[in-house]
Amino acid sequence: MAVVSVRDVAERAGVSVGTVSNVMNHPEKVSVATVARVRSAIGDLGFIRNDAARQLRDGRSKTIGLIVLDVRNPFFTDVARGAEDQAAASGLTVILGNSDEDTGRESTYLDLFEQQRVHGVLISPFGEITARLQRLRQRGIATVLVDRTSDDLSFSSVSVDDVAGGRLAVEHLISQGRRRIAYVGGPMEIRQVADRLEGARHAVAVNPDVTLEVIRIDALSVLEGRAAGAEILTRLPARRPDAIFAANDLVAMGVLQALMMQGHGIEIPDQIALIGYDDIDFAAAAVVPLSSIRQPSALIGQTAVEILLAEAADSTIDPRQIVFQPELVVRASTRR
Amino acid sequence: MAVVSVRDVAERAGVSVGTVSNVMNHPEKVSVATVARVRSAIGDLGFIRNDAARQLRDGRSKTIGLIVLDVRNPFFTDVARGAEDQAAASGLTVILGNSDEDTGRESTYLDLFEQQRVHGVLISPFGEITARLQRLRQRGIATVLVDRTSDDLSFSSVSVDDVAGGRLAVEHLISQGRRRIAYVGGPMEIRQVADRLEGARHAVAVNPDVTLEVIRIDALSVLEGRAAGAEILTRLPARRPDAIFAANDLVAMGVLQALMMQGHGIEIPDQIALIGYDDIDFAAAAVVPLSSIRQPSALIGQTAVEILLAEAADSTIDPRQIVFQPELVVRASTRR
DNA sequence: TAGAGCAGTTGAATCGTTTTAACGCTTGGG
DNA sequence: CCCAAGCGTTAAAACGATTCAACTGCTCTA
Repeated sequence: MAVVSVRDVAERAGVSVGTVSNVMNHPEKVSVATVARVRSAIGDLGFIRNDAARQLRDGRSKTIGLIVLDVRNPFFTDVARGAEDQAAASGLTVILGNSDEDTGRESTYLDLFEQQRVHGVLISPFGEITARLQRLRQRGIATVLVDRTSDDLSFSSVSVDDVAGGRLAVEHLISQGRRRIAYVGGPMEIRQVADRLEGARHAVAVNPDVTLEVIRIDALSVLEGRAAGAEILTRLPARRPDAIFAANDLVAMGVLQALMMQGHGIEIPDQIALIGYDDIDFAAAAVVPLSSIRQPSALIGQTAVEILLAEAADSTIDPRQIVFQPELVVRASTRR
Repeated sequence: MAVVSVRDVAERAGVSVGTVSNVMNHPEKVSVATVARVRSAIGDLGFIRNDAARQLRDGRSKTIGLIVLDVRNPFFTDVARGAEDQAAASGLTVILGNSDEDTGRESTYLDLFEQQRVHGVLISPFGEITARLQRLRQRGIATVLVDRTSDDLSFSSVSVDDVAGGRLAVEHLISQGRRRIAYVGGPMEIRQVADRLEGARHAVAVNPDVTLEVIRIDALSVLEGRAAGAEILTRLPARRPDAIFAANDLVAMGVLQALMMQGHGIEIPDQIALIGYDDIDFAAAAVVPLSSIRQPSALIGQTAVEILLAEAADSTIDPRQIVFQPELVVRASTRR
């Protein structure tokens, strides 16, 4: 069982361990001949440096912890992807924790990250944890809030304006001549769900002849969306909405499937227009390509990492609150 | 910047550092009074132990590395979930690497895992890397192959019989009275794609009046599936297959969408039956619920971790090759 | 009452890397 | 000719948790 350390490399190359370390981390300080000799010793022995020892010395790891509310939501995996790319540019890795909207799990991940002395933490917070985060910061671990503006302005945050997104969606439906609009979403405890509805209300408020109905569901899933769609189908045609705004694309896909069930013959968008939220990859590939509200998800992840690294390097830096604007993407499901 | 170490805890509790360590790792060796005193000191100071130091001493980390071919494929995320659950039961964490069927990325992750001195490696291998894995093992890092039987029988492996799965799918279609079957899949370099086709051929071989056509696509995606479906639509009805076996559910979803496009009026399953592979969550929620071949994905991950841990604990143990059998799931898309 | 046995505790050594102060040597300027 | 500066290198001191042999007080037994 050959376990190779810098000591072995040093011996074989006939130098000291410090020099081996310098070859790996500051090659400009070492003569070219020595570099070559050490490098070949490394190759011969198949030396791979021990991260644990490195981190121990360093005080912090080369890892960023990211805690999201739901890994199943493509929005968050896209955020994660953006964060990973940006982190990789600085030689860092991202580890992903899924809180599943559970305070216990969230706390467990924070413990884990603290044990690992991560370089920094990105979190889409669920519970009331500013106190916990403040302690983290005292310990020298930078923190940036993701997809949530902070109540405590001493934390940096990167988020998207969901109220604006809701308004955007409904203004679009109204501009297409729709008058009886239904919002399908829930549970209202999820801030995004509530904010998007609020935005929808803003849009309706300035158009007296437009009505907004709220169809509540229990989760943002395809199945819940289908149930909502099925309920609409049971109504007399005159009582059906002429446009539906779904709280996210998964819900919209469900509604779409229900409405298009063979034998009902509801035409989309002719009889009912449909718009979703998030613009996940699948939206464009749906039976009827889905209009949606796009969030710059990867950019959110990237930006969050940028800010995090800046704060990790210099803790005296001022916190920043960044709010991105969502964007309307029009496809066949709302285009007459 | 309060950085708390076991030294600080020891001082506050009035004991030695060794005792603090024992309280955390072998509390039965310490008197109850001392345990209580140390525990409260830990709480007061908010001590969280440094994983790096722990690992350095230990020689290996409490992490298992998992390398998959494609994180976008729900099959692999399910495998990962199974692995995570099983690992958690032993206090271990899983970190996920995505090789994206790229030798370079695969190798980079192996380096990373070796740097981290992971407890073990689970890998769905892409390139020819048995030599690399053998070195890993020499270094004392156990390895188990996932979703692939090993050429080298000295490695344990956990896989599913894809040939049997292909046969199962096509036998089902034949039993439903189908005679002109099309297999939609590709690229053939992916072993699973080729194996499933081979299984399909077996099923057809014993039924002289059944024909099997192969429609090749460039990737296992929804879009490629739609393209294949669109091609079928351009044919004269008499030249269309009466059943389609898609290499995976994403492809099947695409085919489904293309065939059901409004205005064509192809009835599924009446005119064309359709079966997929993997039984992803979305299959049951499709416009026409999709028949599929289910693989025990979470179980694969669980089993792989079990074997891995056994080998990590005792390297003299005999390697095991485990092959699971897939299962037919019949839904509306093939039921007349 | 000496000695064994035991539970509880200690302190030093250890893991592998990085960093820093110090070293010897050469070179160029004054 | 001396000194300062620079270069390449080294040895030793960290980092923080764990372990293990050694040690302390005890009690129990012969």
